[in-house]
Amino acid sequence: MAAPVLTPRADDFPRWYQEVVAKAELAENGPVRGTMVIRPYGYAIWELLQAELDRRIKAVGAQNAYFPLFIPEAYLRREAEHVEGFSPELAVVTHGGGKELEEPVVVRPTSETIINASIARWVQSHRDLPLIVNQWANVVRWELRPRLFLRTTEFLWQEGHTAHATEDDARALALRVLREVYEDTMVQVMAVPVVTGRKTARERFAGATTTWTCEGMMGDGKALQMATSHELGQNFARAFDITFSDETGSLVHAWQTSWGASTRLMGALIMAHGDDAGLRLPPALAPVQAVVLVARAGDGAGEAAAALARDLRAAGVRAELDDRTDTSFGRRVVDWELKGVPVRVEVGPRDLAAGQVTVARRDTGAKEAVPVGGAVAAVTERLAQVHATLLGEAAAHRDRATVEAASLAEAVEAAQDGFAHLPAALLADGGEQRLHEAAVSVRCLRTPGGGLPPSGDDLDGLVAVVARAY
RNA sequence: CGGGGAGUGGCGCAGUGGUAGCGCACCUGCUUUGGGUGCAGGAGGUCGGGGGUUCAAGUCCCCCCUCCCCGACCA
Repeated sequence: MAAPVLTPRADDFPRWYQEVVAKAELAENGPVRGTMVIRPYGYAIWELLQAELDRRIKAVGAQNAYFPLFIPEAYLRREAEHVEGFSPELAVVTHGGGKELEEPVVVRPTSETIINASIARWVQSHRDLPLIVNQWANVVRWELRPRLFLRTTEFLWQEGHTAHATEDDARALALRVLREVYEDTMVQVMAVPVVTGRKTARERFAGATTTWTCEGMMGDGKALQMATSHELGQNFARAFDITFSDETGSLVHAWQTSWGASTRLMGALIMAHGDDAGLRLPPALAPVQAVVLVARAGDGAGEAAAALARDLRAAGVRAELDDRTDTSFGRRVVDWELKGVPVRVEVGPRDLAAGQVTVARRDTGAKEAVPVGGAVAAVTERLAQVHATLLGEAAAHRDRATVEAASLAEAVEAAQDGFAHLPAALLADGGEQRLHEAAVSVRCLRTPGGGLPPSGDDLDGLVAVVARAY
């Protein structure tokens, strides 16, 4: 056995993460601090994830649109909490065309303001509602401590923005997106179980009345906020004068939501499933679902492998042929393992002589000999199992690393390597601040049964999920 | 912004005043190929920038720049 390919996850998790990102050729740093080059393999994963999210976003009634990158600084200032929340991380353009601008423009950190300026024009009547738009875009939030995918100054995301006639309609949509877009994608596509709940006032989006979140547990027990869905009340409607005539003819402000998920999800994928050999991708997000490896040239191995790759593609599998027999077998195996390819088929003279091929699973590491004629079926069968295995492992890990805490001190202790459930009443009177000082935060609030609490700020009878977070 | 480090080949690093090196990666050839093969040869450097000391500076002194790590905010 040769030297380890990666720093073992248990030895130094952050270092392991960086090495996976580099060696699986997912991304690298850009020349400006905090910027990120997403490499072709990483981008291919993102495109698959994007397609899954986009389909679900449209299924809740959204239409895609595009709004400008540059926002007048004055727009940000219209909503007091919003500008206060985002000011520290704004990139501001002061010069254009060789001259100083009369009014500086902000590079969008999020698009509530500029989109709502349009929505104000588009919405006149209750018949125009609900209005549901989504955009895929890059946004910029100046980051002091960047980490590839998890926290970069520029990142890619989708942001949905809606206007409704009533508070109930807005709330229902915010929650529908949380469940049917985000949670469903995370569980069914990414194979990452999530904890859903309401953010505390402290963690709430700047300008929102209620923020809902999906929180995942990573391999080191830390939490990652994977998506948020906000009820905006009438805050932005008042700031941007979004009014409509209701059925009775009176002019009233619309109720709104916004919601987003970003390239940070790539980080979740890596940290939730990766192991000491590298990435482990769920089949739905694997650019290459099965690689057919010519183990060793000769005796028709190349031809048999090429034929199998063709058959797999015909069967709807994203399959690739690796016939680089001038590179050693071991190196190629290591490369595909780093990249997280779910199923590997090894074809060599020795296999063929026995009328078989070797099928290896990335998730369990299991290797089996199967007859040549049954290879396609064997691969599709295993692909169907990988997702459930990854999801099951992640859920088991989360459950093992989640404990019930009866005091702030117990919660801090438990949050060192997992999640703690804490009676939310203990957050009052500076309790949440004390958690914060111990580098621990409230990820979300839930009912004792794990359900979603009502909107608003009430803590009564709720359970706080507490953890260290990315 | 406060504290602590580091800038030497693509990446990671060594080099206490005297001919700029090592590992990985890269190129060529042979060898090997069923879990990161081995051997031989080769290409690649304004040692962050400027100034100073010295016969001689990657190394010592001064100034500047940049980056990284730890603390307060964040999808």
